[in-house]
Amino acid sequence: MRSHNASVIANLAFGRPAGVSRSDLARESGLSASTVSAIVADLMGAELLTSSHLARSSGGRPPIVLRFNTKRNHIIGIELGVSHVSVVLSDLAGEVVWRNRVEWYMPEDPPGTLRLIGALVDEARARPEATGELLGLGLAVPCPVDALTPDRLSPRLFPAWSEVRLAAQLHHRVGVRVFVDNDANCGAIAEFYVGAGVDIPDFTFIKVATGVGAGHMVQSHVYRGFSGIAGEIGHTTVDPKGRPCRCGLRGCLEAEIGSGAIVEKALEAIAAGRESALAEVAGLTLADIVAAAERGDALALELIHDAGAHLGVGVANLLNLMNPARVIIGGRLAEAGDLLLEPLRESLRARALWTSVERADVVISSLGEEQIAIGAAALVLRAALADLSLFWGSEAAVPPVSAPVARLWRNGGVGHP
Amino acid sequence: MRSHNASVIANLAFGRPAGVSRSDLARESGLSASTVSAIVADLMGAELLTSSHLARSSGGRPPIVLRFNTKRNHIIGIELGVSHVSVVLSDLAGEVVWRNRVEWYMPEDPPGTLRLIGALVDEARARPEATGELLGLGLAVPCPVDALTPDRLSPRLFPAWSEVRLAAQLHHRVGVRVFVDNDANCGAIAEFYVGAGVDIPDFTFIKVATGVGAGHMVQSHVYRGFSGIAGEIGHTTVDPKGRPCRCGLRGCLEAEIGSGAIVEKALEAIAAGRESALAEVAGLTLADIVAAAERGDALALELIHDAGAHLGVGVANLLNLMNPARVIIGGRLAEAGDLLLEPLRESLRARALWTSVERADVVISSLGEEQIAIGAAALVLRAALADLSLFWGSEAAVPPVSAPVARLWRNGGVGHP
DNA sequence: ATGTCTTTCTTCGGCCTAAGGAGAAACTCC
DNA sequence: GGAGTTTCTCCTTAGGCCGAAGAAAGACAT
Repeated sequence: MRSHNASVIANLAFGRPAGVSRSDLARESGLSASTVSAIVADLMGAELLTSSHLARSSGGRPPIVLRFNTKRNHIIGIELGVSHVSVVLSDLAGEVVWRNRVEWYMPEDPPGTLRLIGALVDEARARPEATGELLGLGLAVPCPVDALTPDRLSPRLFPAWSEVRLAAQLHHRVGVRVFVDNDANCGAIAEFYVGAGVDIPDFTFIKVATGVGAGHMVQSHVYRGFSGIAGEIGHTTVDPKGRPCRCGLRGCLEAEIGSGAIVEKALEAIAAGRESALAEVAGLTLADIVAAAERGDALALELIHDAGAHLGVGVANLLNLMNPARVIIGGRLAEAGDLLLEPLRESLRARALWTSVERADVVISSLGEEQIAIGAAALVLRAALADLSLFWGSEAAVPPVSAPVARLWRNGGVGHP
Repeated sequence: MRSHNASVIANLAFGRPAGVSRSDLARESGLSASTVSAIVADLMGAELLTSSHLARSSGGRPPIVLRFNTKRNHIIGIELGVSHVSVVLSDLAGEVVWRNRVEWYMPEDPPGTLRLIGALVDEARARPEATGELLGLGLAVPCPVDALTPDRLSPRLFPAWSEVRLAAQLHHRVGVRVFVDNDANCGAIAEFYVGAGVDIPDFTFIKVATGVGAGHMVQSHVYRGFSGIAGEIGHTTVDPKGRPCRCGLRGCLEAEIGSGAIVEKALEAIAAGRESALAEVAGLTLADIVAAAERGDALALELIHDAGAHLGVGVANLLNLMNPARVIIGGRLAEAGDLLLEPLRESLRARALWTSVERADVVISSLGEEQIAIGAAALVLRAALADLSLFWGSEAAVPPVSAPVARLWRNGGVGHP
């Protein structure tokens, strides 16, 4: 009970980086002023809250400004991509204070990957920006995370990893709790804490890069579905007569707008004699195409435009099915910005006669290249804010957790069923 | 706090119609035996629980069997369809004890509709099966229910109703609380309490009749999305080159498998000279087509088969996006049973190389024609089980509620954020 | 038959913690 | 300078959960 209310207060304070007074907290939490005072005293004793100056009076005693102590701990977030590893060091506000990125092809070398991550973590911890204790390690992985076996990469996508328990080994190596989640879910969490999803309880984040995946926030929680693999928007059908997909079907969203597909389309067009600056580029990548589009290359523009239109179909289906308040687009393709958004919105407007599509609010993520790694860090932040005992220290070497925040709590009450 | 735990206990007892002992409740709720005893005493005092016989001993004192008193109150559930009104009288187990159905075209006559519903409610209350007090009225309406204006039918679909506050008027007329929700959401709730969704926290119910709509249960709660209109699966695209839809697009699921579309397809085929028993039928309806298919008529079989295949595309998209544990199909078309399910599953299997589709569990609802009305009744049951004070009586003429069960509770704790 | 053990349920005392009121602190406005 | 406000704290009260002890009722072994 007390710990739960303490968590509520901590969350409120976290959400008010400009500072809050005790009476604000009482109003917003619905708790009594005396209870709030007691909880604040506890949290200040634990150095989770600090009180600074007095605020301007509004006709009475001026309120004491409380702030969430964002420097009490640091967090390390790791994005494990198929061909790179990104690391961010963040404070408790989710602010990135240091970053690093290494190109690394991970599918076939688990031990090397583990060593690399270990070294990167050591490097991060040694930075002067790493204030306080390390609160935990967040890890974003490039495949669905199954609720039953959170600590195992998909054996189908990464056969070499099938026996590796990555999080457990990292836990052993680093000595702090490790939280794992899918990259798109991490993206959603990043947006929820420091991006375009702040204060929005229901939104969807779509990552469009090599693959296309979505992370859903539903009522301020990551929605994982029955077996933890919700969000596979990449394999929804947007054109039954479209390009073949690695999943065996035709016209999956990923087969149309994944980096590989767009590059292929470009190469096909060039081979067919189409004029374009892209013809000059050796080892064409999506980044090249986006850059060319920004310089006005007709073929590149057309490719991005088509991608936006296709994405619009998928987004329209998503809006109809789930009615999120906002859709946030991230990943490599999102760097095209308005060039992508314009045709996407147009494709949505064509469906605007009906339902939630017309209230659609589609934006591009502004968190940049480390977006997913930031989300991995926010994974830890989220867990700690939901269960403050993570702050009070290593009560036990609890095995790494991933998905579910416990829905039942004991001792003075049982949680929402 | 107490009231919340009482609700937990009541829910557990409700979920065990065969009876539970106090120590079972303690085990399953995580509360202490003494607390459970105290709560049970309260609930028995309020006649919500009754104790009957002793169960067989398992080597010690035999447990006292407690049962949820399903006859303490009755509930009336109303399905307001476009062309009919269904009423069910149910007990607190969601068991239908009386039913009635009237053909009635409702879009243009709000006052007449209100009178009709009033009369039906009076009739139901007068039945001897209506034991105890009337707990509340549940109302399923054939359009999205907006979270901001729950008590207003969609002005776009029902212009004549735009100024009518249906639930408020019913509340005034009948004197009990009225709960409103969309028909597909009611369908989902019906399945959750007495159908194929019992004990499944994440599933989707799809109603395929004139329109096609879905109701999502997410973590045992109805998911309504941002503006309360999630579940518009009828307007997801399953074939961009398909039939025109009333929404202005092509190949919406509803345009392919809604009753109207299937009947039209049948008429077109007959007009094109296709042989079929359907050619004899005047005023062809979907029911005729389903019946003919069951008798082996080739055209009818083909139509149902196509519908199943199209539905499969929509369901596959749903599975990929949301990964529910189960998909339950209801509505008129579902009466085709395996004739529909077979091609649907085949259509899914074609997508089975990837993700959640392969674990798909698709079934047909078995609740029959009153399914939606049962869900309307379950709406009341659900609200009362979540907030037992509804049982203790009319503390106030609270205005009719619809969507959200409060997510924050006071007095001894603040709810899950 | 009798005693022991097990399981279920109740009673009682203790403790945690939230609420409420009184009061102190610190400022504004008249 | 006084009245009024707003913020915060201290103290008392009370709700309600828990644990321990005990009572109830049967199984089972000797």
